[in-house]
Amino acid sequence: MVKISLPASNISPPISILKLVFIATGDIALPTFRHLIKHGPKPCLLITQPDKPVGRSQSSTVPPEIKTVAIANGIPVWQPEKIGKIADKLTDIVPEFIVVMAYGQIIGKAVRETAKKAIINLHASILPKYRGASCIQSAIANGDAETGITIMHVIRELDAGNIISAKTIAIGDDETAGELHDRLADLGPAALSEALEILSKNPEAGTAQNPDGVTYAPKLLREDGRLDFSESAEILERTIRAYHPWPGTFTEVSVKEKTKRLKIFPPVEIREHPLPARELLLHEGELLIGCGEKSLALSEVQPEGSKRMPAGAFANSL
RNA sequence: CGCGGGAUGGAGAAGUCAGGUAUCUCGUCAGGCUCAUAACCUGAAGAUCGUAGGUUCAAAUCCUGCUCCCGCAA
Repeated sequence: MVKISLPASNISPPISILKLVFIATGDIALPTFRHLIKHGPKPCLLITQPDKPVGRSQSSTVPPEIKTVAIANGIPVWQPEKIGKIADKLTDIVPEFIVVMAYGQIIGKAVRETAKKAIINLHASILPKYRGASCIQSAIANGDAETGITIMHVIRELDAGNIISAKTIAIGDDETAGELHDRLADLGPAALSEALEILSKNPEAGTAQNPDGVTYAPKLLREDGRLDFSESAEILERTIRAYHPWPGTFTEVSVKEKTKRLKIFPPVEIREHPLPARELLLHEGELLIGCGEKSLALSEVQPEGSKRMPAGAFANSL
């Protein structure tokens, strides 16, 4: 239990002792959750998704890491199948603020109304761009120069509430979604502190989203990782970065007259060497895959049935 | 018993269906060549062919059990 002193300008009660409920599942919420535990207001409850079966055999289940953190810090954890079912229990707690981040379920009206002051959501895009689950992937895949964390009120429509605060960062030229995910996660604490500061003065504070700028980033499926080689090398390169580490990207290549699925890992680099789509070629020590006008130099691949390996090793058997 | 691929020198593969002492590409080491090279040439080291058993004169190869790895699906 760590107490900190905040600037004297705050109206009472101090932010640090607000009753706050945290709702999150994804790892992107970890830095923010840890920050609250350390600097307050310490969450009095964590709601997260049930432990999910994992692995090929589906025999063992693994809890979300955030659950482990909560337990280690003496914070109670609820894991309802459907969050709507625990709305009445939540009412008993009388949370002042509810903070949602990468939870994975729609927050229904009954739950939203249990928040005395506000229920807010941290979203990993600059809203109104990329409402939805694959916001990080979309920002990279579309070649955006920057993205960020937006904090808005939770309303009926997904990611559509009034915006309280936002932080932006530049996207690196060779950054993968995994790397960007971690940097965005680290943006959470500052963004949330700012939002809580604003809301403690006026729980209604917020600016409406510009309806003209709304775009959606729907949840990705594994099959979405299939690369479309009718696209340009530039788009393919971005997609390979954007979909790493999930859902990953793959294509089918012809090896010794057999068609094999080949996963492609970043980084890949664009080469001017023209090569028919999906054709493989060893050129100046690099394994190229054709994109028509240009080609991509591969660094790491995983053929179906084999382990992940350097592109050079894969090329040895071609 | 959800479907499928696989285990062969340090790496990646061929060979398995039609049994007969191990092949290719890369790497390593030694030497050579070149102004030079992730170039080329010569030579060498390195494998009880995942594991246990069976069939056979003979098994990487055929039969059976086991372990492990991976793709798909969830």
